[in-house]
Amino acid sequence: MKKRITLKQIARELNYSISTVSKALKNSPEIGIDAKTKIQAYAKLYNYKPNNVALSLKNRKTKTIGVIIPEMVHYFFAKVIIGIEKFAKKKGYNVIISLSNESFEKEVINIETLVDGQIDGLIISLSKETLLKQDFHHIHETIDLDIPIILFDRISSNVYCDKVIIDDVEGAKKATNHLIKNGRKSILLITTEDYVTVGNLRTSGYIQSLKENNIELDTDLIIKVEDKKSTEEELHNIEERINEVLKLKSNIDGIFAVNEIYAASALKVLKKNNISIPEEVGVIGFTDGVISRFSDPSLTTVDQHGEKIGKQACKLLIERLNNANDIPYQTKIIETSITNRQSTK
Amino acid sequence: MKKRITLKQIARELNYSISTVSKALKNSPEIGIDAKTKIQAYAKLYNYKPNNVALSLKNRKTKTIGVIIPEMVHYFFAKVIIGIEKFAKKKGYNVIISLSNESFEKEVINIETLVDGQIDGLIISLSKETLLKQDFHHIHETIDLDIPIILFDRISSNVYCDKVIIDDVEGAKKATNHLIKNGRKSILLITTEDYVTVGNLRTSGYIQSLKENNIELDTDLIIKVEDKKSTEEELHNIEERINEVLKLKSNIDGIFAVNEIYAASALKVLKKNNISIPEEVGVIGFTDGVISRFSDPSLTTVDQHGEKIGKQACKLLIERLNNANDIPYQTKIIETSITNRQSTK
DNA sequence: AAAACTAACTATAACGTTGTAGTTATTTAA
DNA sequence: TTAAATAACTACAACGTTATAGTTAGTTTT
Repeated sequence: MKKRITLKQIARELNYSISTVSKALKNSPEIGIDAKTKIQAYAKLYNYKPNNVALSLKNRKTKTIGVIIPEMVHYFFAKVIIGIEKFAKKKGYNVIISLSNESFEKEVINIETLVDGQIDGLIISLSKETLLKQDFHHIHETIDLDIPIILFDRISSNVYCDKVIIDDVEGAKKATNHLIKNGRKSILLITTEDYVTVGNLRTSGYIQSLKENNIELDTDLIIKVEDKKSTEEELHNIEERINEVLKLKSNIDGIFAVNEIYAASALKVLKKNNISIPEEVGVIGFTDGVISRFSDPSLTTVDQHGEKIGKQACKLLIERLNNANDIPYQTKIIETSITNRQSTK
Repeated sequence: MKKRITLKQIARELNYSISTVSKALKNSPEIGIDAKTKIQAYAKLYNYKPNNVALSLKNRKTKTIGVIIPEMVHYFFAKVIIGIEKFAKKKGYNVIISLSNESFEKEVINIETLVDGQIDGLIISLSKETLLKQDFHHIHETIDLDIPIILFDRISSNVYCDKVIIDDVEGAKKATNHLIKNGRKSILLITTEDYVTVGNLRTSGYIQSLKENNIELDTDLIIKVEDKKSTEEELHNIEERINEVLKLKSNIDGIFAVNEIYAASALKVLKKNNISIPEEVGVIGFTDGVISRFSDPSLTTVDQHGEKIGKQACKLLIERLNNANDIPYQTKIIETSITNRQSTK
């Protein structure tokens, strides 16, 4: 229908040069009051808006931030995105979101596509596969192209860039301490295999807490799950393993799970075995998502404050975009907190 | 560091004109084999990639699709986005996501920002506020600018454009029929106020099913919830109301909730009253999300197939982008299906 | 009244591409 | 051998914008 009007069209219509029109709309003192009035009125009438693509080309910046996350159906990531989005919009930036689907290859392709002139900077949470492979060439290449990257949550110490994380060790310690303060002594840990950074760190938090509370570490009380996509089958598997350990170690009185899916699985197994929660066994999860809120009993969790993480990541990125110069890389740590619900007392 | 290389730089370096370089890289027959070889090798060496912003400006299309959804922390929308993303990427399009946060104003601003040269077309699920206001000028204005819009899920018959929806009436009927086939006769409906289109339609599906099964409609068995943001307080409220009706109507043997949050609330209330599920009361929800899967008992639901919806919406949009001409507007209906779990038998 | 200044504009180049319309030099046809 | 055809390039304009460097005509200054 009525395509966007351009400076050129206004110029032709009002018999001014394109430069005059451009300047008039920018309220430049070079332009006379008559011309300004006429041009501004005309522009308003026809709802003139500068073409952002042209501006991007001219200014060599797109005012757009790219975000790559491993998956979307995940409360934590959703929250982070909300945080990024809010802050970005406030600063006049747009946000493009891409999913890596936990695949290294998709992560590489996504970065390539986005870097192709679409974005000024990137915020990324690495895929599990990338972490497993320890291959970060795509990240480094992007940084070499002068496109700043901020990593959050799933990071690697082998990448040099700004990062935003929670203190996973501290969070896990808080959780374990919480159970211990509840009077629990035999605490089952459900965690991931060690290559998943966060799982790894949370495991050490658990171990540290035990040590500080003079509870001897029993490695039979640690279940390490091969952290694949959570298919129904995979879930069933996890439940099986929890069930086994529960049978083997009848004195278990607390469970700390490093994410809410594992925690929910634990609840299920406990209930199937008619073990009362939180009376006989207290359960605490990590990540304050919908599952935790709607499970029965509702789950006490370590809240990662995803929105804050997103905001902080976005802030770091925009700061870096505004200072082409070399601030040293920073790692911001967002505090966790315990959200108390029914699964502990 | 090493900024992106351009045609101009290659041209200068190899002593050809920019046109020659451009054509050589496009393998044009106009260019001699020598030049082609040299130029292509050089381009490969320096990892030349055309600048997308320049291409966007030249071609007047961005190869980017905008998506506006009311909220992110919502399994259904997340699934839809996955569907959109997959299909878009396959067709060489990028996806920008914006959140309206259920606010009319944010929806308007988001559209304005995106339309500002960022995107070729839009996929939108309208915010509750927009639906309540019945103000669609922003949608119409965008369509007038020749930017195609596809609406999904939260649509309005007052907007003329392509749409992708599920058959909410049919879905609700399936759900209600499912309970009736289970032998339930007194079925509580937990739905939204009528201005929320989907709630409204699901309510009529429920009513139709009763009629077709010769069960008399009892309006006391319909709870209409003022569908705000689901805060803890709001949730508590819903539970209260369910509790009241449950006390008042002791013969209730089935519950159909129009989303999974209401269904989860129903489960909670039932359990608090020591009513066994599914023996005494069968429960079925709408939207097959994480809550349904992890609730206890797990919830039978009407699966909306979000990913399919996303894919279809994206397909419609790209079709429209490729045919500037006037195909008549279409409304695609995606079939729902029942996912059977423990809350019904 | 010539030089200097100023107000109010306009032309041009540039951002990185591509398609169309030239421009050469060389080969082929008549 | 001269015109026509071809191969292999280059120049230019355009997409929409803006910053820099002009260009006018009119006004001051001396």
